[in-house]
Amino acid sequence: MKEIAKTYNPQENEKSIYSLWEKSGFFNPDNLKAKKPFVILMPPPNANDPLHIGHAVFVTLQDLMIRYNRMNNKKALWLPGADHAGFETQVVYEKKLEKEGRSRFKMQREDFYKEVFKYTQENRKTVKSQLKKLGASCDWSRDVFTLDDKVIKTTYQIFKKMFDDGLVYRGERLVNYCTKHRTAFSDLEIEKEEKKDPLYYIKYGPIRLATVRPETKFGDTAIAVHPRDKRYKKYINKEIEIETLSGKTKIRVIGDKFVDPDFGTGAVKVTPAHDQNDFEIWLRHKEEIPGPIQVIGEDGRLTEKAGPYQGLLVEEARERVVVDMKKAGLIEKVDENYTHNVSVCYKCKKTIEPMLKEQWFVKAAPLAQPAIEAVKKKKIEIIPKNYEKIYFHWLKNIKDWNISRQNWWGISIPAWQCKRCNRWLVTRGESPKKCSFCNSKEMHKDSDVFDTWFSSGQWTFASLGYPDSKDFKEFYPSSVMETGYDIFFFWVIRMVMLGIYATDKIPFEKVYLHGLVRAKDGQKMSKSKGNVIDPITVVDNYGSDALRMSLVIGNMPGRDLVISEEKIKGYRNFINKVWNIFRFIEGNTADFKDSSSIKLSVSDKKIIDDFDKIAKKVDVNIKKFKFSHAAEKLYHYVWHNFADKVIENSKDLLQDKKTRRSRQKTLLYVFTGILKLLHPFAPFVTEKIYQSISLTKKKEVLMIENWPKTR
RNA sequence: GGGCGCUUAGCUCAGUUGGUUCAGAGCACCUGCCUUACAAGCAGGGGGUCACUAGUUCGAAUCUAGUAGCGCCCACCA
Repeated sequence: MKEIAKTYNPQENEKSIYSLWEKSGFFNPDNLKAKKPFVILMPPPNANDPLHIGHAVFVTLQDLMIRYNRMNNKKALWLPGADHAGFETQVVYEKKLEKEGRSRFKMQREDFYKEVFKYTQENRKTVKSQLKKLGASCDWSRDVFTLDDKVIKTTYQIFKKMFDDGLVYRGERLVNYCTKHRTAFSDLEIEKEEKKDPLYYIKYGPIRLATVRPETKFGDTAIAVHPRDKRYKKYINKEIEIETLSGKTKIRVIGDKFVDPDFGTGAVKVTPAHDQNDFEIWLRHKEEIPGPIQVIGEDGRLTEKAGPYQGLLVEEARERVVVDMKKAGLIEKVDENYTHNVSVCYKCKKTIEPMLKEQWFVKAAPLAQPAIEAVKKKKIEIIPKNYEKIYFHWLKNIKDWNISRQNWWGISIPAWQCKRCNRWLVTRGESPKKCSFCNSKEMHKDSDVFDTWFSSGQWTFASLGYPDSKDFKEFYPSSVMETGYDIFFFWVIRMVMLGIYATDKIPFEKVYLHGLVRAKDGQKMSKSKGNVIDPITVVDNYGSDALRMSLVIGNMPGRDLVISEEKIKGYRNFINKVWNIFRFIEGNTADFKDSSSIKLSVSDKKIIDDFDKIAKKVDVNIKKFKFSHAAEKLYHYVWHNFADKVIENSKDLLQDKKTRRSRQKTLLYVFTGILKLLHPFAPFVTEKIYQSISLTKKKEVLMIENWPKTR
């Protein structure tokens, strides 16, 4: 008999096992005998950074579902991908440029694009090798990048369809604009931050009003009060004379129910170009008051409309304006303790400037309705269930979605504006020869790119080669969409909306949401806190199986997961335990030849019965998406029942001729069953044992063995 | 301002339809063991008013209402 190492060494084995799997060809569903598909589309990791522990969570959960279904005779496809991650990657790359003393603004757009493209391709390689280290049994022959031709083609096709259907429109709106990143955002990409800012009570002629943004006064087009406010009733719909820093002027007072008479003085200045509410007030009073006056530019500095303050940054301008107004006696009092919520850029935390811009918008409500129906009619099940409420709430209150981004890295928007008649043409990517309205040949291409989530929202079908490919026909819709709850709105809901719109089919049957991985103390992991656990380091130190076990046990859907080195060590020990069970069994069954003549003893029948019960429990729990339970049950059974009890009392029974053969048969039956049950959770060690163990009947790899029959 | 979730052993968490496998698991801890599968181990052990209050019930960790603390998401009040 070959010498078997006393402790299992993952470092020595994992790489060769992975290549054994790859060579077997069974990652590719076309090589499986099964007919019924089981499909998971991997949430494509960003191709701008190595994987973090959160990625290891999805690998663990998705791989376990894939392996389980593959062993249950399903045509299992796990489609891997990588995300160009538009704005995210651009930010990462610009930081890199900054370190090198370079800047995007000193580059040609094409050159920048090429560099970033190269950068993402290099990162893809890293990510791919990391996914392999984690044991991901995905079909690399189908690897998709979110900038692959087929994805872009689909995106254009759907954008055009939406445009033709009136679900995409060009509109001038106040958008969330970050003056650092020089781009607009959707409502989801901004965060709220509580800030303490002075609230200034300023004099506008006979009226006092409160504002935190006196610097926008140059954009004021009216004063608004509540229509029934007795204090101001006499001024409504009249112009009042006010004194400003540049002399006397007149401004109109309007009544609008938006104004809360109990806040401040009950009067607000209306600055439609720089405040969402004010913009909406203007829309309601278009006939009576002037339109938006832009006093803040895209560079975050005041425009010529601000007269002497032109060129100042917003914060500087505010200070100066306040000083000057105080001098002129226009500020009556200041409330220094005023706190309010301010929108900030989710990336740089700079205050978001509402900015008037013409952008492409998706009309969301018509897309939301079928998405709501899909869950209501239980065509999609969301796990955990309470996310269904959140889902409905979000979709019922959905607002139109700005999909234009002023970035360079991304899918450019296939839209052209006629220079003569100003109308917009949308194509499937090709440049139009002439304006279809006025025949002019002078066209101007939109320089913006899509919000990455617009194309990502089409991932369910775009990644499979919509609409004609064999894969799309065979593998759409997918079975389970497994991803983190943090991108539930960004991604999952949009996939439902766009999936139904494009294909008339619901893009997936189940949604499984996992939580964030947190450090031992419950803290969010972050580089600055120095408490990150790098999954690859863990694999190098303890093995992939140990990492996977610790990411599945205690991991409840929708709930954050706490992980620590001690926990990982604990499961490393378990993996070693399994290895040593193998050593024991191999050492005691080498002479065994199976035969139907072996009669099982009563106690052996009981052991097999116990095992079958556990197999059933594990199976049921996996089917119910209770992966943690399944793994825990198995862990407990393997260690504290099979190892501690069965193997212990086998030591005597194997000595006795009368009981030896029955026990040998039992041990082998149960242990091969354990290997199968454990394989989706700890694929490496189980495969290694399967390859090493002396069994008469074996398949090529454990990965395609039949799952134990459950009764 | 709305919505959601959590509170069970030192730590991380399970506890499906309320009932003697419901008071549990893993880790940590204590005691004794190098018994040739494994010291990354074995045998045994301590430890919890199930946040609080009231209610429903023959019976509540589990259902209802409320209180407190923590966390998350959404939101246009200057």
